[in-house]
Amino acid sequence: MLRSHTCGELRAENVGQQVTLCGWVDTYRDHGEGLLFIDLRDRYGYTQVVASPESGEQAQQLARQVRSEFVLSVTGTVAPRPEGTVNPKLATGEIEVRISELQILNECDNPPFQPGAVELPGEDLRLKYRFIDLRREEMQQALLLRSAIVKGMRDHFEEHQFIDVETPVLGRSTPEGARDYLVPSRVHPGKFFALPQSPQLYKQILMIAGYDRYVQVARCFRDEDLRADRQPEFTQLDMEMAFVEMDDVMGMIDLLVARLAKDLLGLDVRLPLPRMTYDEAMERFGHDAPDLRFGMELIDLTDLAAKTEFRVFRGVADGGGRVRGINAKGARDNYSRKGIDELTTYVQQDFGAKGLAWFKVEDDGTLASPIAKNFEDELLAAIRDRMQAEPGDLLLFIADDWSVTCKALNGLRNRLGAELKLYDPKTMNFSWVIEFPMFEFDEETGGWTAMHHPFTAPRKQDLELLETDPARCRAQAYDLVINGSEAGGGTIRIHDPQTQQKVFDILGIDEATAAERFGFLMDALKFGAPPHGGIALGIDRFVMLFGGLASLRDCIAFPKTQRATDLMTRAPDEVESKQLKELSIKISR
RNA sequence: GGGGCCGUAGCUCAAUUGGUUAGAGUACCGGACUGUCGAUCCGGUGGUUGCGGGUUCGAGUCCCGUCGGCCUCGCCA
Repeated sequence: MLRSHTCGELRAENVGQQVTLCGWVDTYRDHGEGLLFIDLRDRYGYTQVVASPESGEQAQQLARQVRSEFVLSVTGTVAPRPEGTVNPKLATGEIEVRISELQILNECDNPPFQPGAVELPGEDLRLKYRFIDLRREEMQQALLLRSAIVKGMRDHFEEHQFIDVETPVLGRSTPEGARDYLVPSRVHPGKFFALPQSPQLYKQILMIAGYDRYVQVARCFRDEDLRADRQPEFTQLDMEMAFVEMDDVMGMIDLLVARLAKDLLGLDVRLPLPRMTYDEAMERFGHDAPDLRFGMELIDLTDLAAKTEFRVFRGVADGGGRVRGINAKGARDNYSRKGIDELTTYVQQDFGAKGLAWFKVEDDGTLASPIAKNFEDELLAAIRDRMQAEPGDLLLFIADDWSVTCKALNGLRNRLGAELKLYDPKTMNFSWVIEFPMFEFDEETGGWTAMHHPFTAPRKQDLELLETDPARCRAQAYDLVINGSEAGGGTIRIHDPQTQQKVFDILGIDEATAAERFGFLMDALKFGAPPHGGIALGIDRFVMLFGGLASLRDCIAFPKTQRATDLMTRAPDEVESKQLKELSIKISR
């Protein structure tokens, strides 16, 4: 070892010891011929090392050459800091190391930015020079948290007799779901592997093979556009259990969530985690992953709207749409006319709403708005009543088809929740959303698509609905929601070929197509498939939510930009024509 | 594919209504300094205002295009 201690380790009780530290120069303060201070940094902390005339001519000479981010080895004696110079900001602030020998292990070009800088540089620079960015304390904390979360997950599942099994990265492309990342096969010209969107089918096969508790930290790939919380390459804690029902899987995750919350955040989480049906979530919050850290629930006014002469409301109500709103308590004076205009533009541009109707509740209780004159007094009173409006409130309404009212009001609710600081950003809220619909109607094709995936089991009491009314058929599916983010999702799977075929029928996948694409699964289901189900948790999102981070990029050591490139390695890039030739690939553009 | 924000010194930012020599802090280079810890003080280097075109007597500023970063809708079972 080139060092005896780390830079975060030394305390008053080490005074007098001779030590050797290695690390990077965080800052240095040169007092000329006399004193020179260096804050030496490694991932454990900072230690002030001091060069003085007692350090000897050679060490002093070298110390004077030191610059930001040089890599040093410092040998010296641990000394108490003189009276009045203790630095309470440092864990090691009571001591310093008096240099007797100093080695410059490596120099550093003038860095594009400094890890300790007060102002964070642009994200493009951080990504290009990720090796410097990762030296920053915040990044180290995030990666440490990530490591702790993964360890907690692994420990939990190991304690419950789960077996870690690796599944292939090179697999078969399936046209359902997200766009696949494809890998050309050299051996089979014109044929392609696909990188897994998740190990879904493999883990079902493992259940059928009798490995009744499987777990894996699995890398997944989806070639879709990025968001702050979506990377093309991400990591799931993937698990599957045999001989279980929904409650068993959710119970297993409940325990894990409580464990992680306790160990990493010191939070006591009450179990079981609260559950809400999909229908309730959509009705009360307009979203299947509602942020339950604050109220401001959606309130339906469609029945009242049907009675008004106001054409916008009346037309929507008569046309089968919905009029719903939210009451931003006490927010009347937070939004000027211009502020409301911005909200209007927001719901129009982002969610396709036709407009935003609003009322300000005046001090005398009257509802003030440009559209107020279109409403009869009794109706205004009814609205006020329904919205539980009080002086100072701001009422916002969307009149549109059901889907738009959901999206727009969910958007408004989340935006106002943040802008009005309706919750403490440190609070954590865990819950389940259950009973998702089995199918969604696809306007484009005029057929049904699987809401989760085609292997999801319907609720037992809904089996008949498969044939009579697929729209009302609910799935044995469950999403884990943390602070309004989908942090994981799972289902009980279909384990008999008959039900599986019925679902394929509804999805318009005929027997031949099913055999072609998932023949191996259809076969496996015929060879003794146990009832089984599981879940996948988004590890990156867990880190983001537990760490209170704004972007998934801050939870991943080497993330992609919004345009799915790596600024450090400059991937993706063109390849040599020889490589393409071997793969029988021609680029057409 | 659509909407929005941004791009000026190595970095973070400023620059009046379009106006003459594009500034500051920091980093870097040189010097001073024996208790600093965002050290301080003195001096200095550093600019294709992302790139290309246009309007104008004159463009960092206005217009068009393009590249890049971010947010977002669509998309992501």
